[in-house]
Amino acid sequence: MPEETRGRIIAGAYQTLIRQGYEATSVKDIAREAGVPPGLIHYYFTSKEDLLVAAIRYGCNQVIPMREVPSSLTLGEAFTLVKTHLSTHRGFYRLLFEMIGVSFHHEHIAQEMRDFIGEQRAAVEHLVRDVPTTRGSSEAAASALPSVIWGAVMGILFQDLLDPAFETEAAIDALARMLLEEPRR
Amino acid sequence: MPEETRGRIIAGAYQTLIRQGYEATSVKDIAREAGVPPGLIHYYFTSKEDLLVAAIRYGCNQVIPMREVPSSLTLGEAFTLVKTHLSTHRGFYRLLFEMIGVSFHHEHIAQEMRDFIGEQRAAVEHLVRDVPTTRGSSEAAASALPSVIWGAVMGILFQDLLDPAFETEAAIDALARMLLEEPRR
Amino acid sequence: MPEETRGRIIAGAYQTLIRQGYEATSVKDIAREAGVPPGLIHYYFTSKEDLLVAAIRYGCNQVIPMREVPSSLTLGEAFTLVKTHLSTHRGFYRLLFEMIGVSFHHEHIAQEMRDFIGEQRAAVEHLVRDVPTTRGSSEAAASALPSVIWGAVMGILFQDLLDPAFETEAAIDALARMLLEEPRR
Amino acid sequence: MPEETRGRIIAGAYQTLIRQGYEATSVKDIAREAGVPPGLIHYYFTSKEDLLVAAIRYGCNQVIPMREVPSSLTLGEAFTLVKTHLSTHRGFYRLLFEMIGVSFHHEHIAQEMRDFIGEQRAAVEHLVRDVPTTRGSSEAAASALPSVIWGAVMGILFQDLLDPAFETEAAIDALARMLLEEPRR
DNA sequence: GATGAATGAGGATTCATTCAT
DNA sequence: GATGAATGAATCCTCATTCAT
Repeated sequence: MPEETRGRIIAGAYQTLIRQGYEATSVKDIAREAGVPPGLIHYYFTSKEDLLVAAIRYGCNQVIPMREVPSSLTLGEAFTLVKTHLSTHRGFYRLLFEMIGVSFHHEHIAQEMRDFIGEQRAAVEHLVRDVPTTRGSSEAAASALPSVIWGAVMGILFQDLLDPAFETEAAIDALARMLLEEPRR
Repeated sequence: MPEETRGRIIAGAYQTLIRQGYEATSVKDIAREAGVPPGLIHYYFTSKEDLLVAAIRYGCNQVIPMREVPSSLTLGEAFTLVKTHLSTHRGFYRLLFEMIGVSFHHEHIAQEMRDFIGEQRAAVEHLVRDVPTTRGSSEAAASALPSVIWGAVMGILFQDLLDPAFETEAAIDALARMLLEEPRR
Repeated sequence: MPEETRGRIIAGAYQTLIRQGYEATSVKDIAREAGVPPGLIHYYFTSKEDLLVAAIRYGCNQVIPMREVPSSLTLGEAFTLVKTHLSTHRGFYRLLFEMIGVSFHHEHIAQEMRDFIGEQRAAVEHLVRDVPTTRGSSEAAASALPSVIWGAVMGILFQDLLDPAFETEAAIDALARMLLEEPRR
Repeated sequence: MPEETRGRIIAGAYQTLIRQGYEATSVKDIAREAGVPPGLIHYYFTSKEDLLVAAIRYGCNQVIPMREVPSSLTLGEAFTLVKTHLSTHRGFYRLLFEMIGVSFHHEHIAQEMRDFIGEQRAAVEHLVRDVPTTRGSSEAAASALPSVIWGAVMGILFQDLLDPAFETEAAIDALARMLLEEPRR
């Protein structure tokens, strides 16, 4: 039961963050959302930051990005999957972007973000493992590709979140095409 | 002199944001940095947000740079330029990322960001105007390319800012190569 | 104990209002008077106005008095009672006058005032129920009488509060006589 | 011209008070309304209170209460006049009530109020000079009557201002009737 | 006289955190 | 473990007043 309470608090924190954003989320808001008295928060967590770290991890784990992605996928199928994924987890990614700024000043949160990004990159690596690695290039380049792809997706997502008129689909398709074009010979 | 004071305040706000980050920047901090009494801030700006918008614009205008990019540049030269640009304006882009999250909850700041991104994309468009647009693709795809490229650069930069060990150069090179590879025939 | 603290704050607010007046009463002053830390005020009350409303109600309830007025009283005795009442609760009525102006701009306070006036009028109605209702007049006139009497008392009190030289007793006696004069036949 | 500027400031202060109420009126608001730079206010007036006193006097003089009332008026006609007067100058009286509370803590304003009330009482005295002074009573009582009447009117007006549903006409009529009823024999 | 920038004290309110029960 | 009251520092903002030009 104690562990269950802890979980309720974390989930409450995550929900509140999603709903109100980082800036507007107070410890009391979280307590209300979780249905626990405010004092209890600091019984389970030494500080607000401490709780936030847990909440972010919780959110990341729910997104289990593409970990469970089927093994054999064409690049085209993969990108379709990405599009679905992004629109399914819009709230999460919105929060993720908020936490970027925060992470610059909160090392523990930064660490959580790095872990998440690492996982995401690994998933991407898995998805693009068959893309001719790429164009006879070095090892370094090979390891760089997932970073570029994941980064590009984030960059596109960011424009999407900021500007409702942004042509997200078209951008992702363009990105896909950049990879699909196989260099000949 | 009044206009000069106003400028000092804006510059002070920008410096404080760069140094301490959004969350930790108070109106009093800005006043101290600008060397003016705290009350004067609200003489020139109706609210903290109002000032912050001005500060961001100020920062963006200092960076405009790509605007004045030489007209004839190979893609390779262009990406070299990008690398220099990013490392020169690291502080600015760090702040830019912080403001992404903030902009989700402050429409005026969001608008400023959109404008800046628009300019950046235009600059990218200019730089890549000679890239075979791309591979016999549609108009939409053509207009999507700058978004993808700019987004990718941001995505790479973000990883760079979050993780000191990130191989930024390699990532940008990989991105460049994705574009340079000309599809044959 | 929590309820007792809340009570201490309300009483403190009332005392401070009585002593310093509306304009000069700050939340911090109230906290000091109540012997609680300033932050606690907003734990119990959502806003200063909220607290002030409670304080006014508290003051009004202390004055209710006429409610418990003996049932059989000549008009003369009744007015003697009024005089005592007014001089006993001088501070309260002084504050009441201050709050008139405030109530024009604070609906919640206005509501409190209306309730109080309603009670006062009812008490007056009770006291004058035997005055020949009056001079064979309509129903409307009957219901108007308490308003006039209460209003007159307030008007007299106001002059008393503003001008130490004002002949309050004489004025109240004059008012009483206006009512006592029985129309003959 | 200097004197004219002074006048503009006073009129501006009065208008602002009427429009926004005492609490919400700042020196800057007044300056804007008067169309003068904020600094000028303290050139003509040593303090805000000083200006407010002048503004109130200005307002009172505009109401020149019943000074210029025709000499021969029945009581009934007089009260009709009162009703018109009150509804014509509603804004002024509203402000007057606001200033009651203020005057408790600002002697200069209190003085202004006393003067105004004195004039009003004199006017009332003039109007009721023919009412059998009243019922064979003493000198003191005679001088008290105007205070009672004026007070009653104020008390009625106050209820009117506070409660839109208040039956003002009926109340004033009731007051009039109390005076009209002549004691017989 | 006139101008508007400058000053800084003081306002209400929020909030992470602590503590006694 | 659980509770919610208590704490007080910090926040943005307002404002009467002053001052240099």
